[in-house]
Amino acid sequence: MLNLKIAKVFSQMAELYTMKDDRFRPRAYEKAARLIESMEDDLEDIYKKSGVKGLMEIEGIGKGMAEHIEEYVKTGKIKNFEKLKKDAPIDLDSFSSVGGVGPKMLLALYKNLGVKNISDLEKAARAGKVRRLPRFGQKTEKNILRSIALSREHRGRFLLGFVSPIVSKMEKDLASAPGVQKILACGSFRRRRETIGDIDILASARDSRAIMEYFVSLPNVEKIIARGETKSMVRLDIGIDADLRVVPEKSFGAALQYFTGSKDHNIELRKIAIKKGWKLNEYGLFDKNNRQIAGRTEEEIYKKMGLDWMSPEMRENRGEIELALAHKLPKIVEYEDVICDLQMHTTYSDGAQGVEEMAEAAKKLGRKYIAITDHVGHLKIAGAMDVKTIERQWREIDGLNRKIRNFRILKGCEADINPDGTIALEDKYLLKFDIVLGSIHSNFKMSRSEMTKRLIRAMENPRVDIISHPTGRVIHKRSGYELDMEEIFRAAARTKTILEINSYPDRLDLNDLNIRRAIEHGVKLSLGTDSHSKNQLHNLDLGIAQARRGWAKKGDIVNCLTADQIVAFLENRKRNVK
DNA sequence: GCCGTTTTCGGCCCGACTGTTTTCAGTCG
Repeated sequence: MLNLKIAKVFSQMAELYTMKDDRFRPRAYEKAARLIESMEDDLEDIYKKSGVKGLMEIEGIGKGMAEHIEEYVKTGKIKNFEKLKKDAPIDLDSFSSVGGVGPKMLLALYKNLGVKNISDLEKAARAGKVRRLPRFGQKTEKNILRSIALSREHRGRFLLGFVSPIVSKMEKDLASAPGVQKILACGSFRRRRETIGDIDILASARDSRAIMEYFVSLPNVEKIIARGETKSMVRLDIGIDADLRVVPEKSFGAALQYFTGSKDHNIELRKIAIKKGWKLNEYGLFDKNNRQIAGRTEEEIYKKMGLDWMSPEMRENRGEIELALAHKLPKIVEYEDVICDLQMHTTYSDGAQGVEEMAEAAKKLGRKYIAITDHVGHLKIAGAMDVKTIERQWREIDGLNRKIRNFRILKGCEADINPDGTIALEDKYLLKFDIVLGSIHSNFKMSRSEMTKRLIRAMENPRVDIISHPTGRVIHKRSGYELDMEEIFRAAARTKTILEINSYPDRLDLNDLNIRRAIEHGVKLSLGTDSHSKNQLHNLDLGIAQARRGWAKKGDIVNCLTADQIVAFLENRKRNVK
């Protein structure tokens, strides 16, 4: 699948054109990059089937970019891109995770200090050279160093949402390899951690050599790092390492348990085994005579040791083992319990598709209802709706609700929370929405107490039903606003304000730990994909996974209510909050 | 470079914030 590579090239071309002070190409390239990134269809397939013409039918792709894609499919390169890079030979890839440093700054740093990559920049900043450049200063230098440190923390880890389709495809491909009996990706991927360090795939097969051969020659393998009979390791073209382990079928469950982890969870399990005089490893559970007493399935391993089986998402040694021993594990929410998506955008603000198209796409994914939540307030770049536009959208939604069967569209909005905690739309309009999300999109750098106060004031407004992406963190990019989360949870419980689990791949906000704390405070949670195109609606699963990692039960998640129930629930909470 | 119910040229959603300056460039959403 070339899409991701081409998206990356286009996105870098946007930056390179920005360096050249081009006013409009950056926008065109960036838009195309974002679109391609979230496209389901393979550009190469489209090109091979219907050529440049077919590519040009894609929104945002014209003649120029279609020809770039053709060139890339044929030669693996784009001449224009190579030419642009010559003028600014900067490792843009490495800087993509450093927030606050954009193309213009990079160009200045390159021209004046010869900075080409992160370590160059770090050296220059540490040496105090950055602050001496025109329009740079001490604070900028400090901010740069802080951004670099943040990006380092996450170095080598990939977003779950980014890796997920690649792993699924590998699982599918490997399942068709000769002699394969079972195949499953384990590790942090199976536990659905928000970021993944490397991909661990486990197989049982009649002939391990055949599947190994198949594995190392997959098309997305860039380099073979290690290659053996039961274990191989490769570097994939996207830069992540993937392991394949092959075990006999009678050990598959034990290996699955072992390679799923987490490490801390496994250590605790092994301690329990030792206490019983047994031994637990990736080949099975063994008694003192070294006889295998379990190993074929994961369930029998846990059962033999006196524990209930638990979902991989819970295996972080955060108390789950004690509960499993006491047979008191919570029944966490299932993927199919979640029947709606409570945040998405349309062409009414900054989305790519209209209301009807989003609704049809969501319905196709099995959602029973959705909330359309376009921006209202100050965020003009995001196309915030004015009152007239809001009314036009409501009329369209009313029409669609009559037209689309067995489905419902709720009228929602995502309203800006002003610095003082008031909402950027008058109450009389907020009242008419079925559902109102409040979000912080400006003044990120307030003090902890001010920011906490700001959010609490927003929650105290009974017209605000949900706080969207409550902490504002963006994975690999920036840490969230300064907030006293305990106070936020207490206020959410008191005001019956719902907190969102934003399911956008690099947000996942609240995260797993905050979800668990919120639930302990009795706070209700909502799930929204924050989709800006219909190809992002599937991200709901990422949010559900985090909910499961936070031990959320069906009753904690308002998305498990029916449309009628949620409308009643929201009405009721407004009445009960002063 | 894209797009078109202002259609093949001439538009292209911009405002706040930060840090640098003393009027504004760069970044972000």
